[in-house]
Amino acid sequence: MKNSEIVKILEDIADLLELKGENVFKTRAYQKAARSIEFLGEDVEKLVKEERLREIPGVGEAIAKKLTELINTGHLAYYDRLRAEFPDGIGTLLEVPGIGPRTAFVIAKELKVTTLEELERAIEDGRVAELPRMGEKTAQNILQQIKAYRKKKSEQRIPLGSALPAADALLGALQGVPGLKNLTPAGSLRRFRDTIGDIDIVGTADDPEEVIQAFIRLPQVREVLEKGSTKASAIIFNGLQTDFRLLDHDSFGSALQYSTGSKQHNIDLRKRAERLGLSLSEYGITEVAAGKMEKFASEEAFYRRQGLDYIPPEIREGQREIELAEKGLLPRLIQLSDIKGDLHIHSSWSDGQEPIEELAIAARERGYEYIAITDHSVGLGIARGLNEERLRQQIKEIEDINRRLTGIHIFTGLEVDIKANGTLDMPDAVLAGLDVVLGAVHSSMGQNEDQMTRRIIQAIENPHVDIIAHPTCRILGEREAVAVNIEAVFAAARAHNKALEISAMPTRLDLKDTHIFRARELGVKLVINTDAHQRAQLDFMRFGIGTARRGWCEAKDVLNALPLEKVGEFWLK
DNA sequence: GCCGTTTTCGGCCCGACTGTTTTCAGTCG
Repeated sequence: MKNSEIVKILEDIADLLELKGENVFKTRAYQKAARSIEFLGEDVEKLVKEERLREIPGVGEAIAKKLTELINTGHLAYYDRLRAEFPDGIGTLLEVPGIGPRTAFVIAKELKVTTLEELERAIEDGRVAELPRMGEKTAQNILQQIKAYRKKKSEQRIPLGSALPAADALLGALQGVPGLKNLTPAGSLRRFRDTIGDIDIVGTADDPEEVIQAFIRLPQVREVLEKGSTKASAIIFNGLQTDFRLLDHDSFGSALQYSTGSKQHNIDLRKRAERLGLSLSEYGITEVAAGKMEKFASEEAFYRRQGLDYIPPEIREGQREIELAEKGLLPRLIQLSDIKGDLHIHSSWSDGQEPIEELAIAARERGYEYIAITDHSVGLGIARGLNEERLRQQIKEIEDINRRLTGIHIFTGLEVDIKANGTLDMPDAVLAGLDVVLGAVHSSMGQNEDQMTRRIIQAIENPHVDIIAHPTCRILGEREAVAVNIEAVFAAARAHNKALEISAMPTRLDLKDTHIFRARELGVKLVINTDAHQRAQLDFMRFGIGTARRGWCEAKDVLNALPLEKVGEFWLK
């Protein structure tokens, strides 16, 4: 059983317990266990066999026993019993924003309503408004939320690369509002999660209420969901929900920290603070005994007051970051300035848009020491892939450019297609003449896990392949990752000393954060490439850096953080 | 249900907004 299936079951249990009105801390325990497993580098199945379940944070005696039953029998009696207590479909009520466990339970119990369609009818004929603590206004709000939910369901979370420009547009529109300062995207956007559910923006203001008014009047705002004196939520032009929060200037440090999350990180932080006699909020830190609040202009100062090193936003996910910050043992995460080159770039020789020399100059402008030109192989006809003859011509052109261009070195290369049977789309003798060879899957993506795993490992075993590009082939919001035993791929890459790519292309971000974390743990070499098809796309690098940081990557883990003199040793080995 | 530099039992993050209430429950992040 896959970890993701286990996570789903634990989350379901938490939902059902909520519906029952169980102790909220019990439901939270299941949620916490689910989240731990979601971020786990290893298979739960393996941990069951080795009797190491209790090492998972948030898994105690009871949940460990349930997981063991689930893995060994494929079923969980407790889960089945729980489900039997509620009509099927009541879970969908819970998914509507504004309907929590209390409301869902009352609606299902009193009105015998369990689907969105039935709920809509019950609202329209006035039955919902008559329930205790409900009213006509609440009922109508729920009706609105159902509509929004249906719409959102079809749009889902959107890729980071689409959300960031939308946030930039809002920030731009708010520039120049009098008395507004420190305007910053926060939330999952600032943590560089691969997809974004809503945009969080935080700022500080002389008069927050006035700025809130300015915000809800922006042309980019389509619909205002709620609005108070320090906070507003709205649906913006692209359908994304945006939460905007304002505080006093001198609370910016705590406000930004609070708004950045993650939720679990903040909970962990506040629990720890409580043990120190401190109470944290977006306004600052209160010494509980003295009842005195201190404010912080920067996040650094906010963390320091708690005896913690600064924790970068990308790793604020409720893992071990607080414990390590306390001991001064956080890694020094890789940053953009560590990157010395880009080893996956397409030119106009295949489906790129610009000639090699222009790409090289653009890379030099970004401070790089080298790039690799890695156009497609012939098998990708649609991308004007190169055959042997054109590849030879291209190599000659690169040699010419290298002779006359200073300050940047161009490596020859190829993004060679890994065919369905695992062989490569170019003879070994030709690959041997190249500096960098990327192997990549572009076809037959529906293969089963065994076939796909063997296919990729066969490419890793080819002595001329240096890097596997976008290893799981996912396209965010469009195409799921291929079925592949990623642990086996990591093991092969480690054994043959091959690098796995972190594709910085914002629609890919592949490997993803949790894979990166695991690969790095196993000592697999990583490389952050943009897969740029035009100059401007060299700037995608920041998405790759953010993703690598989420996987706790340091410069030493990353091939293209090596200077020109060193990087070539990797493929000459 | 989990967990432990004051605890193996008694706690479990903190505050904004809304709508329904006569002081607060429910929901969200």
